[in-house]
Amino acid sequence: MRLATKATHQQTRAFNHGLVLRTIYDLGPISRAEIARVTELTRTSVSELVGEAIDEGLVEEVGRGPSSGGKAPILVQVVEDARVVIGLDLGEQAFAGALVDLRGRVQRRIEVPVDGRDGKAALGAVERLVDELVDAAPAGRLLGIGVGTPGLVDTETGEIRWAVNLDWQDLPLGRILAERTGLPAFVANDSRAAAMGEYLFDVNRRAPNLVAIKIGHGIGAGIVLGGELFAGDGFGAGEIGHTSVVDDGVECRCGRFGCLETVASSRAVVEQALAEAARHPDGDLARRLAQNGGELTIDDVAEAVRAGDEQARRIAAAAGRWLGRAVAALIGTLDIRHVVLLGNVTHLGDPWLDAVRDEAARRALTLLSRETSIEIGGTSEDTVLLGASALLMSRELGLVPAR
Amino acid sequence: MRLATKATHQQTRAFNHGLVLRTIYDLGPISRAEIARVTELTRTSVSELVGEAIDEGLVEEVGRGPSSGGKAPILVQVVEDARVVIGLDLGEQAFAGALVDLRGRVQRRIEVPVDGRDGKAALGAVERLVDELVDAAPAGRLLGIGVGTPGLVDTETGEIRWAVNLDWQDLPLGRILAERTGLPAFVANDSRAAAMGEYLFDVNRRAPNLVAIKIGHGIGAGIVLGGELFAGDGFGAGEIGHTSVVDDGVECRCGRFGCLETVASSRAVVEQALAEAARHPDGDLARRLAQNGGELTIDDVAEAVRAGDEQARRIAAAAGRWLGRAVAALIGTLDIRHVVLLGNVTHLGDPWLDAVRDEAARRALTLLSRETSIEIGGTSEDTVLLGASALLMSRELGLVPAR
DNA sequence: GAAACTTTGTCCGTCGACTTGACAAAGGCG
DNA sequence: CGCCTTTGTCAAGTCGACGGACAAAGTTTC
Repeated sequence: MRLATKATHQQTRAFNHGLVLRTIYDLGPISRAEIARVTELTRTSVSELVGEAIDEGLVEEVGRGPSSGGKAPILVQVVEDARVVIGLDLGEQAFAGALVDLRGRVQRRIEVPVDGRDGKAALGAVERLVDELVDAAPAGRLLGIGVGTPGLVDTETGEIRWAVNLDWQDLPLGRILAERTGLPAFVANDSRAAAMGEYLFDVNRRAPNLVAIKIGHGIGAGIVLGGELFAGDGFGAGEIGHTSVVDDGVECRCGRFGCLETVASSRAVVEQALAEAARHPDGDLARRLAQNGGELTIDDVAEAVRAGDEQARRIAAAAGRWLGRAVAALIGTLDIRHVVLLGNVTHLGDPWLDAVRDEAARRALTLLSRETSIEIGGTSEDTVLLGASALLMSRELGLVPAR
Repeated sequence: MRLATKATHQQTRAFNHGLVLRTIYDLGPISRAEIARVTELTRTSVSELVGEAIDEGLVEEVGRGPSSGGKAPILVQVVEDARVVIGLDLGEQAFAGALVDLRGRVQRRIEVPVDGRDGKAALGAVERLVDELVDAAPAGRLLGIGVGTPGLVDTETGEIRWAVNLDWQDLPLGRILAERTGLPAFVANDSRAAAMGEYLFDVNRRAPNLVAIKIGHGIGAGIVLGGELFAGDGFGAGEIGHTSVVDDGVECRCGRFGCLETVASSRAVVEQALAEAARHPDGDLARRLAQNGGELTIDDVAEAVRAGDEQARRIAAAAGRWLGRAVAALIGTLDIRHVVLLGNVTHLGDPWLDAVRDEAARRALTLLSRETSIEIGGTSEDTVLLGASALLMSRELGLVPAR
């Protein structure tokens, strides 16, 4: 429980409420007595808190468990569709929105292409998306709206400071959506939202600290510390895409030279592949280029890698090594043992992942990198959308970080 | 307030106690009514908490302040010598220990050279140092022992995992000192301790997040997030000295190649200076080398820089630029607006600092680095020792992070 | 200079929330 | 079948923040 100022009884209560909820969420079906043991609260307090959660409809009793020499426990469980959340992913190519239940399962999904819309037009598309999902949601069970968007976002006010592609600047999206729907809204940077999704919905990976790096068009990391998203002083924590890594690098869209994005993003990989195709007109990449009518996507390159094309493999490995450098810096700085990789560049598969791991291990202090796991995370298209939902759920239900 | 498990009334109380104490510490002399306004606690609660602090001898009434149209307020203030802390700095060349009061003022200081001692002998020296300081401390006012040491430290158990120079491995120093003296003891890595010292004792710089980088023999950063030291999953957060930055670098004492330490530490600077002296036997550096009987220290180089020697200046700037790279990575990763530089390499002065700033600005996303301040911090020899004291005080008195 | 108004600090009663202890219900075990 | 355990609940106790009232000690106004 992080407090701005004073501590009160209400906060204590809210914290314990969240703690019990989280315990049921993680360990359920579970008995009240067991919750008391795990949380170290008394059985009395747990009973009261569980009762409250049942009244709210969040939890239900589901029969009795086996006895262990005494009265058989009454098991309680989270009602998975007790609430739904609207999760939005304002991607660079398309806006996706969905109704998500408490387990992070997508109930209904809508996607609209961006088609170059920006400014007011883009905002209008978001509003229509939200309206449609609000209408589709079961009455009275809608908990709120979580939004993941590229760019710099003030998560406290829900204001988008700066989103290049959509040409949004100082747009109070959180307030706009909250006023339109009467629901709480939470806006976060897409990489950070995805990180929180990995943290909340992946039951196996419940370490208190986690870094999720999303490598797609851009590169950004979400840093979860002690179960909470770390924002930094200016909501820019994790913006690693624009630290320069190449000494005499090419110009980046940010205006500077040699940024990580210029060598490790999907755009960079595709450009490398195009150059390679031009150099070897009879190669696999050139063949795919011709097939696709002069266009190549990251997934074309990924397929070439899987098909065993040596050039594609080299390109993937090179991109992976650049990323590995950044991962090494992260590990060295924060000593976080769990690194999750997200975004479409992960489709490049093992040659790429191995390069990331190898380079990270070689560049970070052995003692640290030895115990660090670097894995590819949720590969679904919904990572950001789910993460945004996770953030809203975590905030509205007061789900408390485990351990 | 970060909680492992449940929240209780006692924690609420402890938190508010610390909050009041911290408010008096920062804003004192201050009236109870003013504390109530700042903390948003009621006057009643504040009165009780202040009364408690007075009973503990931590706070005293110091006359009345000016009236603002009503009864003149009774001002209270922290009794600066109400408690003393033993702060230890187990440096690579010498062990320093001191009694430190609540304002971070050194009351009595002892220093013993290490003289190559390690293992048990070094531990013995530490114990003698502590014994002497315990005897010198005013009876009943000793709050505990804070230790800053190089190496990897488990701050939770007070166990030193690995300290190369002293040849300590898995040494439970915290427990040893606690049992020997009956006092609470807290052990932390030296850079991290120094960071906490900068945070706690520098009244002007009270942002919630701060990074302090200590550049001496080794290079390490302490990361303060939300007023608390961030340790990472394996107590290695901030170990940036051994991330490799040079592609075809020289071998580092850690066994790998091109680490930051090989180009930006005091050792690296001195080596560069020696090479320069050999190259230009009639230069300023060579002259100083001869004067000192074949030895050069970082301070000799610093003096050469101040004297305007162009070669020394170039060496300083080069070292600064390498560090600037690391700072850029830090800012990009964490978006922390306050960076403090500590350690004897800071003696190189403006040419070095300018290089750090310039390189950091050029390599980090403009939007972030623009508002970041990079300053040289407490230049006294006691930074680590004071920081270790700060950590213990912060923990034992429950001093709560401001804002 | 007295009355009216402010501000401060404390006292007392209230209330919210966790804890303790007791107890009935419900099961296993000898 | 009786004894022991475990579970869940109830009533009483306690801790600690809150709110209102009030005296003390100022300032401002007339």
